[in-house]
Amino acid sequence: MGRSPCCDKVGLKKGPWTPEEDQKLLAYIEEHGHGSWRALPTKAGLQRCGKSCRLRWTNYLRPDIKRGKFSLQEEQTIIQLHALLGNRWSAIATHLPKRTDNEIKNYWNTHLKKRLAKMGIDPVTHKPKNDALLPSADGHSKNVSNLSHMAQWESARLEAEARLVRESKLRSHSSSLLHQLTTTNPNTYVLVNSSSSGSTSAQLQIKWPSSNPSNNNIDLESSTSTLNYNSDQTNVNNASSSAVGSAIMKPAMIEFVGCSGSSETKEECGDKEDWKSHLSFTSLGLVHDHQTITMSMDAGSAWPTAIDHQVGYVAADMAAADQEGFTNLLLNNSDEVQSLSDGDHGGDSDNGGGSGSGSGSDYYEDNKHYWNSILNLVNSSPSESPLF
DNA sequence: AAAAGCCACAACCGCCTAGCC
DNA sequence: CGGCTAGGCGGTTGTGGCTTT
Repeated sequence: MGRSPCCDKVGLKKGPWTPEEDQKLLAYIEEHGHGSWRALPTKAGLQRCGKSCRLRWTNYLRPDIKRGKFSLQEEQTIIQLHALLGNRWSAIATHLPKRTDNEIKNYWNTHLKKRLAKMGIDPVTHKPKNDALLPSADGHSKNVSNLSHMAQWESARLEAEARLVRESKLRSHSSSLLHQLTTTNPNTYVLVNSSSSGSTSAQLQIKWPSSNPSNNNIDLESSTSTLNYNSDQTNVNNASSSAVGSAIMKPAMIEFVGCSGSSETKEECGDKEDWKSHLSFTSLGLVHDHQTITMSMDAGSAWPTAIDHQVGYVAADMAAADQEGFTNLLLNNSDEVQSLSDGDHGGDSDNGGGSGSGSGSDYYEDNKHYWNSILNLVNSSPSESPLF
């Protein structure tokens, strides 16, 4: 693909913009709109390339840009979305009105990344750097690993969703059918999160409408309600019924989109890596609330064929109500986080993990709330978002 | 007071993709 | 179908201001 000649042209100015140049650009765009950026500099009397003009406009001159210090809420949003999306600044920026991707990127690189690193949190994985020191014999480390992998899976899910948006334009019939299904049938549930790669387990999340009043506070990520797949549990029915206990059971419709058909098997979608990325989901905007259902699935197990054919039993995970979990620790109380990393978990109840359990449990609870808050953030994201 | 180091942010660079011809 | 361009995006750099020595 050809690359823009852009500012390589002789005679074009580079470097910081002067107030006069800003004024010319502003005046021109206010009067004519930007139109073709390539043609704009000449018309506006600027010795700049179109790309430079576009960047100056989008990152600085645009009237709907909010400048100045980031609020605590904005910081929290950035951290949560970065945990989920990585360095996809434009996607993050869609959730921060009036902030540009460039501004967010700079703020991350100069403030937030360093702050997390200073606290012993890996700014890439959003995990405490000394994870390996945490207890493993009780299985908590495995759960923590699962949770952290959710970010990778969520990323894959988002890519799949973006693909779905494109595909949906070509598949208006099926999309409208699904829309009708999810907006008219309160017992229809939509798969929203897929499972992890390269790990010993994986998680599936399913959303359902909030109209069921009896679903509150059921935590399927707890040790008693996590839904596990293994070679003995090859379908959703078996997995859920063996694990849910007192959780309320509801029939669910799960649709896989993205392999060429909804009933394809794992093999038809390729290997594990492939089928992970091929999982695609209905728009979150169709779901009435951000209640989630979580199941975990052993990545080494047989493909859960029952999922392909939609009906299984699932249960709700409503545990993410506490929005002031791990992230707020990161934002507000570095001492507590340091204590957490050191294995000294004497933080107060505000961290969402103040159940009085042991240190490993506290850590697990904090981490779980951290990721839950991220997922809730995503689930509550505007449906018009290009990603969600 | 001056030099060195650090920090924050604007701007640029280079790659990618969609769309047009 | 392939070439070309515009626009978008993320990574990186340049520079001015501030702080420290």
